[in-house]
Amino acid sequence: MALQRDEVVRTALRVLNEEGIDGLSTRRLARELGVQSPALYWHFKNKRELLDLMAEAMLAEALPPDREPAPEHWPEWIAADARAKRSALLAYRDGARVHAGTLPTEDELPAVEAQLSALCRAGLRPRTALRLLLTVDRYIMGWVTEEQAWRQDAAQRTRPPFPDEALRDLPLLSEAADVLRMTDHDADFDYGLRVLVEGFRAEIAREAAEGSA
Amino acid sequence: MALQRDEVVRTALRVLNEEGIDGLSTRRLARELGVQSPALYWHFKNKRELLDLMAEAMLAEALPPDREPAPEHWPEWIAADARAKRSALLAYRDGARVHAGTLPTEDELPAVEAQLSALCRAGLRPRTALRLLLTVDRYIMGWVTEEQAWRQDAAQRTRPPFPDEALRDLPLLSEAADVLRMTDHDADFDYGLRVLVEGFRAEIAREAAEGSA
DNA sequence: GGTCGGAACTTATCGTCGATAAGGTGGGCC
DNA sequence: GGCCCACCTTATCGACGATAAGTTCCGACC
Repeated sequence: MALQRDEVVRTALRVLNEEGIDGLSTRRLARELGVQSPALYWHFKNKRELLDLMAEAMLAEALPPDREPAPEHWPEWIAADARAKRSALLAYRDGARVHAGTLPTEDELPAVEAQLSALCRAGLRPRTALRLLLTVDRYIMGWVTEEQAWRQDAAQRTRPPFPDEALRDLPLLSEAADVLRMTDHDADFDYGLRVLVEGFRAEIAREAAEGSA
Repeated sequence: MALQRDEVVRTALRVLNEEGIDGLSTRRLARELGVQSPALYWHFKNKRELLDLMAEAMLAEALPPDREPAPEHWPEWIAADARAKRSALLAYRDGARVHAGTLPTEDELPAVEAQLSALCRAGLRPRTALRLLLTVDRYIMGWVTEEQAWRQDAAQRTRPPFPDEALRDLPLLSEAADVLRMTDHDADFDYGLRVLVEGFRAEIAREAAEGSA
């Protein structure tokens, strides 16, 4: 009844949610699996490899690799994929930090090519299409990283952040206080995402106009 | 001839550049200062506080707090500030990771209010203006985090990433190979940044049209 | 001029971490 | 019956952040 890599990864994700990334040690994980910690090094080269597999598993849940994006609706599925990726990262504590350490691998490339294909059929140039994907991705990572840091902090905070007294003499910040205090992450994320996609839509129109001029 | 907080922070930033964030230990830093490591805890509550001050110092170099942004040219200075912040983070190894852990403090608020003021005089609503600032900020953080991870990896990489063989049967990725391989970080960052700002410009026009309708 | 206090450090030590070395164990297979 | 190998154990390493308790030294004050 030996351990399976798969089981270790699943347990690691559970421990991640319970303890956070700083509490996820090899000893803690081993204890959870009823095993001594060096046993894990039979299954994984090192902790980095375990984290990589965890990141992969996290995203696989939300973004099945065999989607077939429709070219004509690219703004919609770009946004939908972005929301799905954010959700996937949010589903685990410190999900963004786990994912941030990973490097792109070559076996992700076919999925990217499929997305590029759809975008190009919609009229984008390959370079523009890839930049769009990368830009959105970085926005997501930056956003969720900040969001989870904020939540982690909120959990151990006694007083609310940026109380009204701190906003005295700052009328504009007062008016945007809910954005500042990030009371509605979903809406704020969506807003930036929408603006980003709209920006690309405009850029593409400009590009097409230039190309035909 | 006692240590000054300031000197410790400066030395810490130097060590950061030499060793990276994982090599920046209290012992290493203490050795560099000619002191025993517990001495540092006289000057800082813990390592987090040191990192916070390092992050602050990093950004202070590039973004003096007393700028007076011109309302009519908001797209320009938004972009200029973004580039300056990216440069500041890039100026130190793992700069983004150092900054990522920090939380916004109340004494940064007046500078934000000043930016909001300029943006609102340009016609934005306070909420939109703040969302613009936050969105750009997250894009920067996501971008530079990835960029520095990539560079760190590149330093210990023997073969080039995504060689031509890996791109066989992936014609679109081949055409965008330089973007994929991130050979020109500056241009790619600027592109996404410009699109983001253009998106906001469009959003604001839409908002204004709605408001007057 | 003596002494008193506190700033700024030291030494010693704690518990935890990722990781390696070397040895054990048990089941399948010739 | 014996061997091999997957899988695990025990023992141990060096490094980490952090704390406790003791030391030094300078400047203020009577």
